[in-house]
Amino acid sequence: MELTERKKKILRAVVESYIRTAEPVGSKAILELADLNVSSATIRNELADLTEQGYLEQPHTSAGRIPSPKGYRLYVNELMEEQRLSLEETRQINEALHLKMRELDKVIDQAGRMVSQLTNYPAFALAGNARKVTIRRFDLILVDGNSFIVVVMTDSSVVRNKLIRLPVDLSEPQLQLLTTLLNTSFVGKTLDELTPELMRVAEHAAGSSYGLISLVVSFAMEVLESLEHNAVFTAGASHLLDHPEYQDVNKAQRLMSYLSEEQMLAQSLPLPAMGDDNTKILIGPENVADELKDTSVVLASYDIGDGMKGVIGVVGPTRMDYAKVAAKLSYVADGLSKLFGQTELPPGKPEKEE
Amino acid sequence: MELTERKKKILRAVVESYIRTAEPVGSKAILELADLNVSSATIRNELADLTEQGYLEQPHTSAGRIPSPKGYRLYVNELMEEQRLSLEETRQINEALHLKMRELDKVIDQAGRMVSQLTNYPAFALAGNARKVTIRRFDLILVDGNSFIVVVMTDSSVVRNKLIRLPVDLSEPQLQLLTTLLNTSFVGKTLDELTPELMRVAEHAAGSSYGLISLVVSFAMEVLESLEHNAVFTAGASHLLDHPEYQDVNKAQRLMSYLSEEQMLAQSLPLPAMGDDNTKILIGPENVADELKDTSVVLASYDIGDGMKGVIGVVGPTRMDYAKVAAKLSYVADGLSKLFGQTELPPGKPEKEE
DNA sequence: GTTAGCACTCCTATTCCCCGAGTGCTAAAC
DNA sequence: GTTTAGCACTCGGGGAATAGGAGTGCTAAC
Repeated sequence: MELTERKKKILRAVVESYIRTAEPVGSKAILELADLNVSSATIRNELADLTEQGYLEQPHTSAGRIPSPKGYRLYVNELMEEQRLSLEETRQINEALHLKMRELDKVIDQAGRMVSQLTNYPAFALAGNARKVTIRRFDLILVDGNSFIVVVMTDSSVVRNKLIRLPVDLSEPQLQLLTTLLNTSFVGKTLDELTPELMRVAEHAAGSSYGLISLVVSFAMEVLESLEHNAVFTAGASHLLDHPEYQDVNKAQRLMSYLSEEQMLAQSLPLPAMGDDNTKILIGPENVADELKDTSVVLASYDIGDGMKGVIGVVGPTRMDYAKVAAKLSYVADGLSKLFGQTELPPGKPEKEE
Repeated sequence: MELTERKKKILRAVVESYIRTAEPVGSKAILELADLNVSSATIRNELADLTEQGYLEQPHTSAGRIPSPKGYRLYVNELMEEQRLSLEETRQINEALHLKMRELDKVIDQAGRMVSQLTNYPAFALAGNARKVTIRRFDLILVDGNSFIVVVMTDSSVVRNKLIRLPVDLSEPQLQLLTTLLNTSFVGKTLDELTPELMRVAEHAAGSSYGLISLVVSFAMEVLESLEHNAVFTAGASHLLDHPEYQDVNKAQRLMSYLSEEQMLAQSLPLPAMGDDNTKILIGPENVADELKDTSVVLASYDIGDGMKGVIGVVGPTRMDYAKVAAKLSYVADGLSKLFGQTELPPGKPEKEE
């Protein structure tokens, strides 16, 4: 059953006032906020209706109304106006996205911090693989007599390296051989397939070279593992305490320690469901995790490329400025997608000068 | 002026009781804790003396005593007993140190988290370079027509890589040439020396290859920069709220947001002064940073090797269980030093089986 | 120097009470 | 039928008042 125009206007006034002040909103306050040409008594009747229908709640009999999750939901779906960012804000975000270090983890971490600072809520950022990743190639670089560098590249174009030092000497031809062997046997394999393949190889391989192989392969496994294990970062947890709903230390404590269990957090987010739109708002009980039941989460997804997706989000009380937060997140997420999409600058012109 | 044995015993009883209970300690309580064969009246006299001398404080006239920073200092220096870790605790730490991923950053981050969990205080961990780092070598690996991997190794044995994609095609010989050029011109240079050298090279180099060179060199610069810029991690900020001294949300807020500014934090720590012993305790006003003036910090340093040192530490109220915390930190720091010191397992024996 | 005794201080917790915001209802007005 | 004015009522918040109790510091005796 659709709400009347007037009821919507009232609901909207309640939500927006409550978002600003964190105080229950009374009929008189609405009188001033929404320009309906009716008296407070009429508004009281309407409020009673809205409460009846579950859009509003009353902390106690003689207080004003506050929005229920259902009320917020309606607000978010229909009443909320798209928020435009100020020039200053976009400038700030763009500048921050212009990071020096382009390492995936660092960028994502930074983006989370930025969002937290921008919104005054705790934020988190994560990147994950939509599919099983395999090894694309191995390279070994001899450094000196007893150390070499392993470079492993996955089919998702992630490159990782490790310096390996050994108590024995190595020669270039040895490494060449090893490289060939690794590239013929282990390329294209997923994490699960590496161990069995290592077994198989062990049978033919000479004793000493097996040791080397297993060192390298176990590094490759670490890499794949770390990729399956999504990277999660949280930032700005202390912002929780900015908001009056977390003046209660215990409440704050519970949520904060939940946030710090980053792996938990990541799992409770409905990442696959991001689908259609690139931002998603979860209000209070809509969250899966118990710890978030009276908390809202705003998410925006971005593309990393090569089958990887990421999500960046913000956690806060249900009384959250959804419009502003969603706008900021979405802008940042877009920025990230672009950042990851671009190739290196073309080999530039030499700057002649004298 | 030395304190009498009895005064020390009393001071110790006050500190230890206050550490446990967070409640001011009265003369009667001391009667039961320290086995001095005197009455509470005598203890009261002694307490008055100790207060006079600045070792104890009185929140208000009719309350018990609490230790002053000076009191804690004496306790830490002379009265505190070395704490031995339980077997269970060492087991737990050892297990946690046995991490899969040996990447420097990850290990340090994990160590911080572990310490925080172990002590119930917020923890931080950082790693830094004692000296200027230079580039040791470059390697370029061709991946396909228009992308290659740069591998940069520093003289501190840090290896970093990056995948570079170009909108133009590349050939193996081209890369070979480039590698030689990079290795002759840029090896052994510090961060500051790279830009001038790049200028110099620009003059001889052909136009298109200059673009490539500058891409690679600017990555090298990123690497050196990230190494000068010490890595800092904090963990477990929410543990602050466990302790009654941070029931006041504002106080907690202030400290937490300070902790989250990791770079600030790192700078305010007197890292060079770690010198002699490998653990250091800073009590309240002994801290340089204003934000830490009524907070204590316990630090332990560890060796990363190749001129790098690290510090791991814990932040908490002055009422901190210094003995326990110091013992744990020191154990973890030792563990880290060992971890970084070791070379790879020797090329193992093949496991024959069928 | 030590101890018992005791008056005194001052914090903490509890209770009580008042105030005011805001409601819901009724009856009149539109 | 809807809107409005009027009014009694409810209930939480906050401040003042009060009681309780822990702990001190002093004095005088041992």
